[in-house]
Amino acid sequence: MRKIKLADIAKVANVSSITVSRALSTPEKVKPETCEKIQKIAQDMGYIPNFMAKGLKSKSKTIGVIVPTIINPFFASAVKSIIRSANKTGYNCLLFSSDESQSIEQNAVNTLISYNIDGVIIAVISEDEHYTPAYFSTLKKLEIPVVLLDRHIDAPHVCGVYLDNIDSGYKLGKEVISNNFQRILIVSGSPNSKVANARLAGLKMAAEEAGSSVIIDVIKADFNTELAKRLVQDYLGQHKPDAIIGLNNQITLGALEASVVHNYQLGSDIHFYSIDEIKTAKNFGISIPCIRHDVEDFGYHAVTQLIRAIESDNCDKLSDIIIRGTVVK
Amino acid sequence: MRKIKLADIAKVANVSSITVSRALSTPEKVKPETCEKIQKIAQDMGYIPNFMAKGLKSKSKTIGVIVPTIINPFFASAVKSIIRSANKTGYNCLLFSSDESQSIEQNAVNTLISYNIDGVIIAVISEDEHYTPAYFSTLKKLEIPVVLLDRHIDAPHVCGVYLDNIDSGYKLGKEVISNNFQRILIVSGSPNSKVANARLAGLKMAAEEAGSSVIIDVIKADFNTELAKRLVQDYLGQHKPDAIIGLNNQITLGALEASVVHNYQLGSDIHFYSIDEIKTAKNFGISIPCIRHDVEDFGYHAVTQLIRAIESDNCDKLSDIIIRGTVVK
DNA sequence: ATGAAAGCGCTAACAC
DNA sequence: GTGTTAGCGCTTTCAT
Repeated sequence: MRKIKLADIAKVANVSSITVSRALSTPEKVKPETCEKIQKIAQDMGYIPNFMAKGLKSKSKTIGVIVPTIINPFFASAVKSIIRSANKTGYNCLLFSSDESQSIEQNAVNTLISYNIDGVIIAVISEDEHYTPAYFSTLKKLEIPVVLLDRHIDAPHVCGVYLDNIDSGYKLGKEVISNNFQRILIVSGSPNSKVANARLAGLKMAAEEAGSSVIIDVIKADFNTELAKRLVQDYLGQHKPDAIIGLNNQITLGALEASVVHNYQLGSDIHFYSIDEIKTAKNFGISIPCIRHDVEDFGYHAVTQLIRAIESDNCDKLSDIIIRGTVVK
Repeated sequence: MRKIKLADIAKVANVSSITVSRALSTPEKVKPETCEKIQKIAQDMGYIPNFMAKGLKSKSKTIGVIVPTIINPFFASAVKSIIRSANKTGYNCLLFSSDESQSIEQNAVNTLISYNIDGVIIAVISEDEHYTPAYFSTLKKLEIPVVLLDRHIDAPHVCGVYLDNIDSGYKLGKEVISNNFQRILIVSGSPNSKVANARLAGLKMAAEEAGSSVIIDVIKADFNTELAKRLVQDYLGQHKPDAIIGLNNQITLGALEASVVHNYQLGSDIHFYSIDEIKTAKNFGISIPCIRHDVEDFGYHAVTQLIRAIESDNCDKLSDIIIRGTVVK
């Protein structure tokens, strides 16, 4: 069966399509009784609007979301809250995962533009401070507002919702230092990751402030589990730290596994600290004090910023939003 | 700036829009040199097609995907593989999460229909054997093919990709029984969940076959962590099992935590078995033998089935696909 | 091999 | 308060 369209309802109701259109989207412009009649008929006939036709003329009321991967619980939660906030405001989301690939990311942006999205929220693939993908200028030309998520890029007319990474590092540092450990290992992200470096800076700040005599070693890995695991395993062959700090959830998981390989008793021989919560830790009875970020909030702010930009047609007013984390023991 | 459209390219190339359309989508219908010229111009001008306009007349080359939640790694992986398979075949995916709510699920289907999707892949919210949501008849009327994911529904003209749950239960049962435990606790899903009951049946089959004298207790919880945790905690106040079998990943996580509360040493005082892998277990050095399903495969089959249905305009030919899991120690 | 015209379903602009 | 017309960008049909 073909889809019911406005004209079908119009015929039954003995009015024109435009009246039906108005009855369904701007009811105040139609005489109440006509309106009611039309709405009832639409309901009975099972009318479902056609966004393709609608979006061709007016705004699509759709925003695009691109994240590097939805397997990482951090992004999964962020996506969830973004979708929820957007739906509440009457927007739909098209979600893409870039699989950490630059070309897939570029394609995703093109596809979103193809769908006439009104705005985009992107957590870009690269941690690199100098990553400035080509699609930014395209989006700017088309006046499609962009809100960056978590990973910063230096582009004009782009705003973002970020975590206060220095603050996170600092807070976690304070927490760790208070324990009088002898030797602490910090496992960071890649050397030119802004996020990683800011977290590291915060940690060092806390350490210096404490003036403690603890030995602090730093390994630069990346924000994935595998490399962190390998490097920590090598490190543990030579040193015996009391505590390991992972600068994101994936790193911490890798460090945990490396310690298991070296027969450490997690949580007693060696203590773990993490930025980003590891939710399953408590299922295994391991306490991993961490910096938790309100991901619900994260998504909310991203959507709010974006929709302001869309509906005001003025990207310039937008400011960045920095979200602070809290220490969770 | 406005988006570049076919007509803009046409003007520059001194041809009509339709020729440009052909050069870009069916190049074999255009003289090679004209074609090449047009393609180059399109490239230079940064042309990005408008799916809204395209989808208005022809198929949208878009499929809808609805899962109960993307936070659960099982669905996150499935979604990832679905998107990947679909993209490879030239389809885009619109992803919705129903948040385990019937009304959100219904809305998601409507929204997808609004976007003129060519087909839908759904993991329905309910485990209940008798859940048959209203939108099925709508989709059928509109001749939009549906492929069910993981959770079965008895509806005509609907096919699905399922796990072989009896087989999973049986295989895991064999594995558990071989250990000569004294008392085993099975934590199942809700009493009228088909999936849970099939897994349970498989387990019992393995137990009976072995004729072992082990005591087997069964708790009916649901497929979430919280309830399982609470019920197992109560149970452990009265009994002391050597092994716990969780019938999905969330249940197993709950059972683990309950055991921690009761001061069991995970993996030595008490052993865990699970259907669905718990990837973080190895990071914590706990071995949880499980039934692993090839989720990559899962998504691949779902997409393949759906696209066959879409492109053959014949939903009747479709058959269900049952995927077997493998034991992973 | 190329083009002209019509139409997909909806709504903004302009009547009445 | 309601209707007519035209057009969004693309493709299908029918001509050349």
